Formats: sequence, C-alpha cells, structure tokens
Amino acid sequence: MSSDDRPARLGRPRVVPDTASGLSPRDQILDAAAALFVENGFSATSTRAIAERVGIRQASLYYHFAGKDEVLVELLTTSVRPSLDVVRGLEERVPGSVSAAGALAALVLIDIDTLARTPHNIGTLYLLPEVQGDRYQGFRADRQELQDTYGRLGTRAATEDVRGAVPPALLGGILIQLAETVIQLRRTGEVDEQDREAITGACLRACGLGAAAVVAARREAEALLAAAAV
Amino acid sequence: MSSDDRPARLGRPRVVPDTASGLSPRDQILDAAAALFVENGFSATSTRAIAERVGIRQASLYYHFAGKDEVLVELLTTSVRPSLDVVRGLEERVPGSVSAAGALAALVLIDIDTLARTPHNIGTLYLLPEVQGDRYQGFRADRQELQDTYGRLGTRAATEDVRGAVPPALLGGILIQLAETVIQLRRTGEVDEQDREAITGACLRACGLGAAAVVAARREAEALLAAAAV
DNA sequence: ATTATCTATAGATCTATAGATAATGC
DNA sequence: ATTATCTATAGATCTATAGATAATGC
Repeated sequence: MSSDDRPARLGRPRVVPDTASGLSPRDQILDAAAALFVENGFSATSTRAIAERVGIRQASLYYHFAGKDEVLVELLTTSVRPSLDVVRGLEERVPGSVSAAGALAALVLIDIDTLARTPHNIGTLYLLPEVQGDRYQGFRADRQELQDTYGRLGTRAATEDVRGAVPPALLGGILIQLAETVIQLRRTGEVDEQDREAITGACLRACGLGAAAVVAARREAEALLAAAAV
Repeated sequence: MSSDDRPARLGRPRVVPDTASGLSPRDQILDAAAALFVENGFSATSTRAIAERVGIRQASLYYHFAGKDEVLVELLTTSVRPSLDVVRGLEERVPGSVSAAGALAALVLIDIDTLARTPHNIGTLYLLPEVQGDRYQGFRADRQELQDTYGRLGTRAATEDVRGAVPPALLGGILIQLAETVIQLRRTGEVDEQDREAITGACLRACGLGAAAVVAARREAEALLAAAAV
C-alpha cells in the first residue's frame, strides 16, 4: 500500500528505522543475541548490547522475552531439535533397511551439517557454564537423548573388541564429542567436505571399523540422506 | 612461638579466621576462583563471590591480583603447562626409542591424567568464551602447541589411508577434542580406568590403528610413563 | 483497540581505588 | 617498616518495571 521505502509495520516506529532484514523483531533479537552470546558468553552480554545490535531500546526487549534466560532457552532448543527429529526416524529403520554403521554415519553427518549451518555457530552455546543451570534442563535432556542415540548406534555398529571394552553410555559421550569437533573448527574457519569426512571417519573408526567398512558405511549414509532429501 | 590455635601470620588478621588449609592466600584465591569459574563461568562470577568463598573482603583480592582477568590467566596457564612440558621431551625420542603410536598414546594418557586431576575440573575453563579474548593469547598459544603435537604424532602414527585423507592440523584438532572428552566425563562423575582406556583407544583407532596395534601402543606408552615416573 | 515501540528510572549490583589498621619483623 | 588485611565509597554498570506514545486495524 505505502511506497516501499517504509515497511509500515505495526506499533510505534523504532528510533533506528530497521534494516529490512526480513526477520520478525523476535527473530532479530534471537539472531543478535546468538552472535553476542557466542562471542562474549551469556553473562557478559547485557540486554542493552543485544538491543543495541538489533536497533531497539533495551527495555523493548522485554516486550518479546521475559528476560535473557528465555532468549538462551529458545536458541538452545531450536538448535538441537532438528538433529533429534531426523534421528528419531532413522533409528527405527535399523537393522531392517539400514545397517547400524550406515545409520551412525548418517547421524554424524546430520549432526555435523546442523552444527556447521547454524547461524553464528550456535553450537558453541552448549559449552557455556550457564547451561548447566536448572532453567536449561529441557535442552540438556534433548541433548542427552541425542547422546544416547550415539551410544546405541555406535555400540551396534562397533566391532566385538570395542563393544567389549566400551559401554554404550561412554561410547555415546565419545562420539558426540567427536561430532562436535565441528564447533571448534568453525571458530577458525569454514567447515569443508574434508572436515566432514575426517570427522565421520574418526567416529566410525572409533567404533573399530576398518578402512573398507568406513567407506561402505559412508556410502550407505549418503544414499540415506539423499533419499530423505532434507 | 604462639599456641597452635593461631597461625600468627603476617598482616592484619582476617575477619573470618582462615580454615588452616595450608594454602597461601594467593592460592586460596586461585582455588576459590577456579571452583566458581567452572560452576558459573567467568563473567557471572563476581570478585565479591570469590572473596566470600576465601573468607576475605572483596577489596583484599586486589592486594594479590590486579583483577579477575589475572586470576583466570594464571589458572589457565598453570593447567596446560604440565602437559606441554612432558610432551616436549617425549616427541624428541620418536622414532628412536619410541614408536609414533606409543608416543601418541603416552601423550593422550598424560593429557587425560592432567585433566582428570586438576582441582575443580579446571579444563572446563578452556571452553569459556572469554578465553577467546586477547588477554589469553599466551594460553591459547600453549594449547595450540599441544594441538600441533597431537597433529604431528597422530600423522606419524596414522595408517596410510588416514594420513592421505586427514592433514595434520585437522587430525590434531580431532585428537585433542577426543582427549578432552575427559572434561565432559568429569562433569558427571569420577574418571576411571575404563574411561582412560576408551579415550586412548578412540584416539589410536581414529588414526587407523587396528585392535592389535592399539594394544601394542598402549603397552609401550605405559612403559614410557612408568619410566618417566612422574 | 491493539501493537510495538519509546522514555525514565528504581534498586541492585559490580569493580577498583583510597586510606586506615592490626599483625609481625627488625 | 612491612605485610595483609580491613572499611568506605565513587562511578559505572545492569535488569526489569511503569507508563507514555506513535503507528496500524477495525
């Protein structure tokens, strides 16, 4: 209706006119907060700093969120959920149409891609000490479920000697830790195909698979993901 | 001289009389800060909270440290240095008296033990976002050196297929990440022999070693460490 | 009328400095 | 005299609330 140099949005106009990012105010806050939390940490990031980056006043933040906590909760949960959803479907197909090693490789690839593509490397937030607090219980439960899946699939894929020496819970911890190498890699640069292959390879080898089995599992996973066509 | 219920220390006595921990005031501060930084993070920990835990007034902290930053710097550096020192000597002996795989296994074991024994799981501090700042450059350089050593030893120990697919820098990142699984394990409980074996095993396997080679490398590493007799 | 912002501000921090003080050491 | 603490406090935050205001929607 109006000429396109003004968005004609609801509510009192901002002092700083909004940079037409296409995001809703709520998402603008999430995005700004993510960048700042990742760079400076949660406690070191003030609501004022977030608001400033968005281009609103500090108090306006409270119209959208009850507080900083709520912002972090939302960032955390929206970052594990995608992996978790895909994974739930995946596990049911083992060992019918999919081998355990293939499913594990697929899980690792999904997780790597999720982490590699989050805006501002949000995965870093998992590492914040604040996330140990009660408020983030829900997120931690989701992440634990992901880790348990790593443990189950890893154990099923593992060779006898590994299975005998490493219980599922421990293997899960090791594998998820490996997958999250992506988070560290992103701190220094882009994540490329070589990185993805190295990490999936390390996961499969950690389960005891040899060179040939690694290749086979990777091939199976790629077919799986192509079929799922996310 | 005085009766043993009073330490008769120098300086004005504390309001809270000191719990005879044997630590110097400086070390008491470091210890209290470590516990709080690990639990709540750096920025969320006030100088007041540290002082309270020590049993001194907030301002007294500044007699020993110029600020919170200095405390963190000292905690970080004293936590990587030990691993680094041992490791420097180790690498020179490859491939003379020690195989690359044996040296890598030894490195992993040293690192695991260092991390498993730090008071309050100080390794957690590596993950704080604040540590990315300029003030902690020195620590990051030390840690990078450790990571580079992982990369070099890992590459030398690796089988041909792994060496062909994973450059040293990337392998170093993966291996150090694996070793630091200990940090996560300590968050939920004690680190035991099974954990140590699982992690060293995962590192060696990630380099492509098979079951027999893993056993051999581990044996070699244990002999090495027994000889070094730390 | 509803929405999304704004201004203003109270109250609670938090850091770092200035200067006093209560011990021991010489 | 030296040391290690103390008390007091300035100045700079920071969070969250109250209430006003400038748009659109009906």
